[in-house]
Amino acid sequence: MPTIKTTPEAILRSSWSLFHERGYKNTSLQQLADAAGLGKAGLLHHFGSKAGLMHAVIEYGIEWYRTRVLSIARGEGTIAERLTAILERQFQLVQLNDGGGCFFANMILETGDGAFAEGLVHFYKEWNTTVTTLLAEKFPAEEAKERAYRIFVDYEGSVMLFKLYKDTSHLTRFVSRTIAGLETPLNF
Amino acid sequence: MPTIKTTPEAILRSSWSLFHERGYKNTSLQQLADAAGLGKAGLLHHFGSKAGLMHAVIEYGIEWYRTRVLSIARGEGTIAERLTAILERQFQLVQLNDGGGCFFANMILETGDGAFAEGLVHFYKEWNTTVTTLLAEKFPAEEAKERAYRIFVDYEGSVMLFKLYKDTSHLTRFVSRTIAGLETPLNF
Amino acid sequence: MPTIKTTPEAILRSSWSLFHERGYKNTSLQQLADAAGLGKAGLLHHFGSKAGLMHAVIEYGIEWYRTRVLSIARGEGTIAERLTAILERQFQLVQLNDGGGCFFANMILETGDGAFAEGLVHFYKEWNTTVTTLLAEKFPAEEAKERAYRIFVDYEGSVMLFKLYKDTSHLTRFVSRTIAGLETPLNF
Amino acid sequence: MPTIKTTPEAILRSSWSLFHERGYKNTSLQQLADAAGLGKAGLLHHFGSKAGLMHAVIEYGIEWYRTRVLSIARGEGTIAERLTAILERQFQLVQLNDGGGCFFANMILETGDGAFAEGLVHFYKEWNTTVTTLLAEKFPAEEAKERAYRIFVDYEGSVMLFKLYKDTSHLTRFVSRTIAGLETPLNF
DNA sequence: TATGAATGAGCATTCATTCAT
DNA sequence: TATGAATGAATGCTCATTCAT
Repeated sequence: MPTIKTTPEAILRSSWSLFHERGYKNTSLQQLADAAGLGKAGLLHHFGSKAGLMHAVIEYGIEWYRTRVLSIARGEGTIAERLTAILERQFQLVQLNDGGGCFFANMILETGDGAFAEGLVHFYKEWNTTVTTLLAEKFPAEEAKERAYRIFVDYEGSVMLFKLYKDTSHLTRFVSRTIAGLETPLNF
Repeated sequence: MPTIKTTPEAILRSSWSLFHERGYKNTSLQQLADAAGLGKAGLLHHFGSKAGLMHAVIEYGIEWYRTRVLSIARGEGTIAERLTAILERQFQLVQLNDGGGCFFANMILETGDGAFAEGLVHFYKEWNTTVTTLLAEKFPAEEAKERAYRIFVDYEGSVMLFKLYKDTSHLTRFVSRTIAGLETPLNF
Repeated sequence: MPTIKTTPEAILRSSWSLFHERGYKNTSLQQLADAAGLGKAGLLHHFGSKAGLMHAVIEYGIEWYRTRVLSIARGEGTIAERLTAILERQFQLVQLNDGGGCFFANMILETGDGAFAEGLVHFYKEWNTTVTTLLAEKFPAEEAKERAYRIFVDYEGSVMLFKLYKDTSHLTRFVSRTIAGLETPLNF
Repeated sequence: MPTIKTTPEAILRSSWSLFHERGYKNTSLQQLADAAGLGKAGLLHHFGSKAGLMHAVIEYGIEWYRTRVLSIARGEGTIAERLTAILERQFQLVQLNDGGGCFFANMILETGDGAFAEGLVHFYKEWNTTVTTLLAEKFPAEEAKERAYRIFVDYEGSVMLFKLYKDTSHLTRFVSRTIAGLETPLNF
């Protein structure tokens, strides 16, 4: 077994951070390599190409969300408590990296050519399924699905304004109206 | 009177289109110049730098919105009619340039360093003021402001999903629930 | 009219020399640019790519042969005199650039993928046509064609041995037997 | 006794093939290693360096020629029969590897710096000695030597044209005139 | 107003090679 | 004997920008 100086996970973590903060195109392999603590060639040895690294980072990010954020949905507490916990956990990510906003939303809007579309869709589907399941404890299936959809849309729009103004009130207002909305009938 | 080959406005129009479709960083001066029908040096002669061109494009975009989209608010018809007209006019832009989404949202999320934040804030403020004024015909001032805010957030989130899936149903569903929402009490 | 520091012809001349001496793959843009007296980006500004430069160099080499070597065929003197003059003029090129051999033969054998095959075929055809025409002054058309073909084959084989041994006797022996061969019947 | 996955000879065979097809500079250690079925480091473990591998390949190629091609000279049949057999055996090699031509000629013309000159000279000397000996059965020593020399030169020139045009008629015409030439007096 | 030449920094990627295991 | 990790230099090429004309 050869010497491993830098674990792949550490590379993914630092790369995620950089992509989040600076965007895909605007982050160079040099910066990625410096942050990971090895040379450019070493990075490519592990991931083949910058795009390959990005794919791995997206998968890593999805896994991170799954185990650290979305898992809350299957925990204890009322629906409102669990939903609040999920959203606030997400806000920690959103505020990281110089207020970088939502990593996945950034990537969706930047990489319009669709090179990473599959991975990004995967993220959305997992998020949506989890929250829909959570809301289905209280609402009929169809309504739960629509509510989860609207929360997601509201969330991404709010994060965009947070990123523009660097003002967290856009995030807290979002949580307030989301939780309050649970007690309001939905017209659809 | 010498021949005018390329008017500044034509340059701004083609540049807007390119920035919209490909993003700021991912669009090169070469591409911008080709699209505008003059040399790179000619472009820079007019706008000083790529960033200078971008600033001008943002101003041009705001002006475009003002005269072509937001002006509808001060036209004739019911509130619902005028709001629908505004949103559908925006969708034309959103679907342009290979389904490029919202130019302003793209720029907000891509150019995280804030170099163009001022112009982008300017766009949001103008949009928000106009729609707030429109809704104030029917709702109290504070409620009108909150409703305009929520529509904007919902709009940007929906556009993001449209861009991810290249599916216009995300846009039509947004209009439906926005118009329907005008008849529903707002809890805030 | 902008300032021209380096004429395209000067670039082609220095590049030809380098490709001749070191081969296509083994010559870097850096070396080419240094030899031409401008930066890598300046080189590419003129020729688009390394392959584009190579194409231009091949055309330049063909033109050089046409005006400086093959033109002798339409000059004065006996057939033997003109043929000798042509071959000896070629030897000057062959011995240039550290005994680099025949530029065209080198490129044919190195760039086997056929990227430059068209230009190289062009060279051979022009050479062949010229020498065939020269020999047709003395021999029937078909025989002239066959003799030109054999001279070319013999020439390239001889140059290869010259390059291997760095010994010009391979070239002088080739001229001797070629000229002597003009007085010998051809069996074919 | 441990399992032998890759014999050195198998490595040399696959490497020969690659160098033949793609040239020395244009073949990477990665490709060599992939073709040989082991890692880059494994290859270097056996041969020290890429150049070391090349030296071994040249020796292997010479040995191959000796036992598989030139040995025919000491077999049975008329001189013309044996010479034809040798040349046609060579053509099989020439047409291998995507019509790669003569491996040794390619290397002579590509590696102009002379790093492998010794090995390549070795090949030529062995070929020349063998064919000279064969022809000495019919011609005086000096004439046999000259005839062998001319056949070699003619051969390499013909292979070059074959490689340029991917047309085997250049090879068959060469054999025809070589065999016919055995019955024609030589002027030298 | 607009050009084409030129630049220097930076890009992602490939290279042969080293080394601990 | 053979591996995978890692490296540093070099590759062809693109970038925004400058400048004389």
